[in-house]
Amino acid sequence: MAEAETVSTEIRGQIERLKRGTISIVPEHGLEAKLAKSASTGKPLKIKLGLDPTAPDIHLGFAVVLRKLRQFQEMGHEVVIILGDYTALIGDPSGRSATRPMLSTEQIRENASTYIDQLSSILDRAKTTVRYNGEWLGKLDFAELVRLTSKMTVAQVMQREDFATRFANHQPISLHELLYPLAQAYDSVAIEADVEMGGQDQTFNILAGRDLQKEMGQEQQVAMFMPLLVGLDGVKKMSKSLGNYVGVAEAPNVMFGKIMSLSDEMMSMYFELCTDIPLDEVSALIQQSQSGITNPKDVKRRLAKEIISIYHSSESAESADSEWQKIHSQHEMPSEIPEFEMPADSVSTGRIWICKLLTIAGLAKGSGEARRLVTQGGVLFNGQKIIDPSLEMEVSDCEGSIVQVGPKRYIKIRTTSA
RNA sequence: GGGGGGAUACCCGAGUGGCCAAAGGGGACUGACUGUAAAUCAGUUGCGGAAUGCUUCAGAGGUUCGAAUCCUCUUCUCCCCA
Repeated sequence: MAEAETVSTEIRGQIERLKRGTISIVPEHGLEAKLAKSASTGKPLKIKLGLDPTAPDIHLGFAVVLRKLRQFQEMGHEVVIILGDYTALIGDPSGRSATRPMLSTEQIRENASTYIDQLSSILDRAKTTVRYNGEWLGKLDFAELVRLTSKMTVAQVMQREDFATRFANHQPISLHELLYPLAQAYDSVAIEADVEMGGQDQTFNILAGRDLQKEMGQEQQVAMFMPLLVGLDGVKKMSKSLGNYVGVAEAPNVMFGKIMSLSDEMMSMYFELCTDIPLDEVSALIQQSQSGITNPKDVKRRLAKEIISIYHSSESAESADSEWQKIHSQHEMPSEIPEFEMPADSVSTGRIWICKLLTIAGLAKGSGEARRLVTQGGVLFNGQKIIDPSLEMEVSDCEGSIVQVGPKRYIKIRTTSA
């Protein structure tokens, strides 16, 4: 009896930890049952995560789910990553307002290997199995596919908000897109998943997995939903294609700058989902910043440092912080500025037009844009504002000069070619 | 199979022969303000060493002094009927 109680206390602790940052677990007590089963049989749970091998840049939003998986691994469970090489042929329509382009097989293979590399930075590779769903989906023949499709109705699929919206707006939906949830559900059947993890946008697909497992006489998986991290713009979900993301592989200074640009209201969410700081400490920090006891900026610095420590080290977090202080509080130049080498033809001419310089240095798309930047007062040469868009400079005066465009883009000019 | 719509710049969307490089909104960029945050306000947002210059309105042809706008064909797509 005493033993059973300690187990359940342990499980309660695990549940508590796992629940942090989750939106919902379906069914609500399902996870408890699964954990208890695993504890009594000694068999690790299979935690499934399906991935579309599209853009292999892992960012903080995606890391929310991965970090949760990591917790399961720390509790001894097995993570099964399903790389959707077959479903990528479809392209997940979740949350999309348009059909996704299909990927070629070569692209998928290439993305997949990059993916596996990047995943290893968060997951425990020893407790991670990677499977391609082509393994089983590729073996389905037409008759089996038809039988599978008979398990789901059109009305069920059309419940999904994205499909419903597209349909209502008279936007095209291709038949193959309707197959996506079914294919993902079949993945759960194929690997006999115990838990499937996903973002909120995966609700339908993951629940479809439960339905299909039941249809096929399997024990149903527990669905665990994580919130979609809102991106830097504060409105849309973090995603690579929207450009509002912080990549986990990005340099500490870049990460720091991006996190500092978050609006204050987002801090709490980021603390909860992207760090391991205990929640009561988080609420204390947030309260202090709101009541004016602490400058919200300093709380945000703490957030940035915590996140950088996870993906780099606490030392690089500190140095990113001091670099930030140096540039933004003390208004000094960044310590590292990308260098731009003046092309040989300009060196020999001896003069260069400012707009041309900005264009070839990649600071403007064309001389039209460069002209605009100068006119609007966005261009500084060695800290001096340039106002004349027709200015020509002596190349010989440029060596080591610093050109700044807007608040954060700098280059240092080199005129000595090797 | 029959009938009727639609395709416009990064996105949404107005424009039905010249006043159209194309309204408006979103986004992005620059400036002001600030904690170089967010919010707000102002400006910019096809290319262009700038010009009565060049290239755009799904694609290809055509009518016209002149086409995003009219005609023909093609591609994609939505709706209704069967």
